[in-house]
Amino acid sequence: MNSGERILKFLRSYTDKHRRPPTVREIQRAVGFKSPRGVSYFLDKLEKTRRIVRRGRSRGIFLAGTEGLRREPETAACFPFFSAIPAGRADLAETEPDRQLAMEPTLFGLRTPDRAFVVRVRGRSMEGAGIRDGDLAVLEKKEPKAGDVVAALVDGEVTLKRLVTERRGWFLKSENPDFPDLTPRRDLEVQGVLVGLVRRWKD
Amino acid sequence: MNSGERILKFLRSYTDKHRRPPTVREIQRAVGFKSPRGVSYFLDKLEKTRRIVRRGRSRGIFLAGTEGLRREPETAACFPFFSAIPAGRADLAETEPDRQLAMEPTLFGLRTPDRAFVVRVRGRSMEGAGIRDGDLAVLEKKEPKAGDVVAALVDGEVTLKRLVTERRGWFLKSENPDFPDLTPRRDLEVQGVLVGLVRRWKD
DNA sequence: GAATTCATTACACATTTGTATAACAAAAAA
DNA sequence: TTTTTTGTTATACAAATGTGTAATGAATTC
Repeated sequence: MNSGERILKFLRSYTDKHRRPPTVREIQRAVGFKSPRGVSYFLDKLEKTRRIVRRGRSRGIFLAGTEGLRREPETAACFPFFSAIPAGRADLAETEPDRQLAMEPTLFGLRTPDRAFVVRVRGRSMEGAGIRDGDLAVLEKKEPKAGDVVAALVDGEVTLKRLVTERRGWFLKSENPDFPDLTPRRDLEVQGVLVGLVRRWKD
Repeated sequence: MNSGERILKFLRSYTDKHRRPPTVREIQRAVGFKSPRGVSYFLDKLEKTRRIVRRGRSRGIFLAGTEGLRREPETAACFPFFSAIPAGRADLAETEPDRQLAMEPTLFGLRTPDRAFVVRVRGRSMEGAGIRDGDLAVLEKKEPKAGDVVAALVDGEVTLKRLVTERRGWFLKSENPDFPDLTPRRDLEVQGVLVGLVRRWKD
């Protein structure tokens, strides 16, 4: 293995382990050069061949493109995923999720996934809002506002609808003319407010 | 928000974005100190209260404990994210991504994110297919089939369109009557095939 | 009100860090 | 063989970097 390859390999392992790039002299020691210039020499070549990217002064050596920083960031977190919202169970926190999904909370404007959960959308009643059958809906447990899309438990059934305010109170609006709106007879229990959507594409 | 909190917040966002900790002076500029000493002053406090860990000399400031080293589920992986596909650059692997996004490849039917990348959708030309302005499109570099939604480089411009076959060859179809279809004059370079969509919900 | 702590700044300085120059041997090309 | 390229080292140095000292005003405590 030549020096360039060894440098790349060390770059990979060091960055992975320490969560920041090494310095030229750390590379020097690891690869066995007696002068930092040897490292710079190869870094120049690796940069020309686009194997690495350099920015900033200190610790600015990154693996290029998709190979680079393919490391796990600290930002990912687990979201509980329910294939179906269990009807009649008001508190999802007490329900065992079917699995966990790892995603960055920031993707949906969340700092933590603490109050969030994911369910699969069933049916086409929200197609007008860009929500399709089979989508994964990311919901946050919080106080809903008028206009929010919410997962609600209405008279024993769970649905994803837009929460609309009216003279007489709330009702749940479909965003598809083929589906009726819902006016809760008695209770309206909001399970969560829609904050994101994940869709696997398959035509 | 006090200075200590602001420093932690910047630490979080900078490390997240640049994949390495910032320097004291970078923190200084971001938080608005006029001297680097102000930062050091708070770093000392944050270290004493175990909010951060310091090691090495340059760029050695890490968020401490569970926050910094929050473990990933084994299933998460990093996708390179490009805020815009650089036109004229056929190989995205050679381009430095703007940041990395952590998600499970399996969400999109992928085993690894090796050939995948993420870009933000611009414009409404694919609204008919349920793809909205601002969505994150997950694309995989692979041979496109007829009917696939692809990110393509047509005559120097990058667009997301449906690839359709015709007697005379390929063309790119918009899924919005307000937008024209594209018939590539010369070259048609497919950057990737749509495999998923991530949307942050904000009405 | 006085004393003390806290938050901040200006300045300084030893190290660290990246890279340049020059030199040299080995390998490859001519 | 001579020339050129490649890989490496010793030395040097400017810029970056972390932190120390002293000073200052504001807030807090006594």
